Amino acid sequence: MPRDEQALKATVEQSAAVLTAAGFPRMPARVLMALLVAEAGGLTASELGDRLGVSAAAISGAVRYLSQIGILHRVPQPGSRRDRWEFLDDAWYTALMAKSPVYGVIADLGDRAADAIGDESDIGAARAREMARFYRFIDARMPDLMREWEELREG
Amino acid sequence: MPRDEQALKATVEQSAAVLTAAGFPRMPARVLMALLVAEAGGLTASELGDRLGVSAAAISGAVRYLSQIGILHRVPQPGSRRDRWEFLDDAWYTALMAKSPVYGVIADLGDRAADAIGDESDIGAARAREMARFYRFIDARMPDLMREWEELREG
DNA sequence: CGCCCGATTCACAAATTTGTGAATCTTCTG
DNA sequence: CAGAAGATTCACAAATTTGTGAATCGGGCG
Repeated sequence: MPRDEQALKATVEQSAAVLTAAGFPRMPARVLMALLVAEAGGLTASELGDRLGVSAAAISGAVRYLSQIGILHRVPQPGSRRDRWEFLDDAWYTALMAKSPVYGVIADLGDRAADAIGDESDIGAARAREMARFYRFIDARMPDLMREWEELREG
Repeated sequence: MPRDEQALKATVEQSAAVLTAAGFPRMPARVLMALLVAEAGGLTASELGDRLGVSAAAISGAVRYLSQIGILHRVPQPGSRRDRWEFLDDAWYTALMAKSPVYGVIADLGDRAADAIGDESDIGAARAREMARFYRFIDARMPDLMREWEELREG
């Protein structure tokens, strides 16, 4: 079956839209999905700009964002400033799911709210404590989940 | 220890800000956290408006959103149209984490992208398939995780 | 039945986000 | 070391998002 560029482009955009709906910034999402389906060796900034129909400036901002959060990395091309951008292959979804410290942060805020209420018998305090416990639980289990995935993937 | 309204309010806002950073709409996030720490029986719309310092219209939109995604429910007050809003107590974080069909959707899009590429030996197709597998894995494990939490919580 | 209080909706204004073009900077090539 | 191609940055413009005020709707009470 031949490569269906049109369907591929549509799917890239739809996937990016899902990420965007989940709070992911728009342009980084589009770049991310474009690179996901890219051929070996990644793409250059200008190739990305062409495929997505956006300016070089937009690409620059997006790849900076993505490399900061550890999803991409730049692959310098010897003897050229046309660097290519690539996935940190198996790292990106784990980064997306687990590396974020956000669960721990929310847990701490839950405890802080309960402290501010002061009375542990207060239902609000109880809910806040439970929120804290829940997110600590998630925070703790996430690494296990990722390990399980690794095993599944390799085995 | 007495209730520290000021610290509580600050924590509510900070927690809402974290949710917002994770892509959750701003006003619903604030309402959500305000109700989390509220006393038994929930709050009325106007109480919410007062505590958050926003208009009735903003509250109306936020509670509509939250009840649509199944985090709140309205508790009609017999003989009054001043309904109260409450948590669906233990359901809210599971709703936040698991009930969303988003993992399945992303998985499907990954497969569709691989199909559009057509050649399974293509590295882009391989990555798309792996994305699909990963999110299906998450989708499948999430209910288990929630069950584990329930047991931990009760036991 | 008619008044009143509160919730909801809608059009608009404010604020934030997003992407562009032009200028600037960097580094490879001759 | 000068020229050039590409990347990056910055100020601004367009587009979205967010929340308000005013008008509307609707149920409860006299």
